[in-house]
Amino acid sequence: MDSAPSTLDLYARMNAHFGDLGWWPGETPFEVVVGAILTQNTVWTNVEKAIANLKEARVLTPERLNALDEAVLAEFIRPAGYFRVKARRLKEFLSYLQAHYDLRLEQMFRKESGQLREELLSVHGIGEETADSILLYAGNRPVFVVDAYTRRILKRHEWIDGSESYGAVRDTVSCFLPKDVSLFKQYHALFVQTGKVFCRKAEPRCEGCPVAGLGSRRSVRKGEAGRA
DNA sequence: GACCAGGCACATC
DNA sequence: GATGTGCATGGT
Repeated sequence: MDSAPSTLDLYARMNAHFGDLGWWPGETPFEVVVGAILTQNTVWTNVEKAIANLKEARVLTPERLNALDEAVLAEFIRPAGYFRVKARRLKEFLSYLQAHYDLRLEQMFRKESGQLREELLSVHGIGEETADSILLYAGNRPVFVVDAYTRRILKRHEWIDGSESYGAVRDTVSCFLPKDVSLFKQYHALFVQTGKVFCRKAEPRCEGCPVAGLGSRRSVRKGEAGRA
């Protein structure tokens, strides 16, 4: 009998501790997409300032952002850091959205998940995490988002060794989970919240961490790996 | 003042 | 394929 903890046990621990986190903050799917790009390697509070600037200027729509000069856009999003890089990335996404879907996000989300993921990954500035964040939180697709906190927590508690690819980590967590959009949203949010509170890089205080004491999953990973 | 944050692309080996 | 680097603001 296998007594190793499952990814549902892991979810249950964190969920019991934090409750429903209600991710992702964003009033529209487009705002979620913009937030997904702006939050790259950046704390959310800084992203909020940038999004507030865009809202105040009334340019947070695909049409208006697409029409906006890149240098002007960069100034609006300055608080989010890497503002020149991110202005370029937003413009790259908008060029793609215009070329393929006439700037209509709802058209984009009619695409099948796998195909859409490949398309998003072909956009300069959109990597795996950003693509999956867009699919999950803006497109309501049941894909699991792996981020730095996910990796750090799983590594610290020896569920992974840290060298795994993005896809391998994603499958380790999600291959036995029901394909439930709300579950995937909450699971990712729980990883981030747990990471912020208990698994900071410089301050590894795991005391009270809902994941601590659950045990390692590494011994059974090989058995799971074949499936995904 | 150092370190870190809800990445990604690119250069180099 | 693995590793290092640039991009930049704002909180701790």
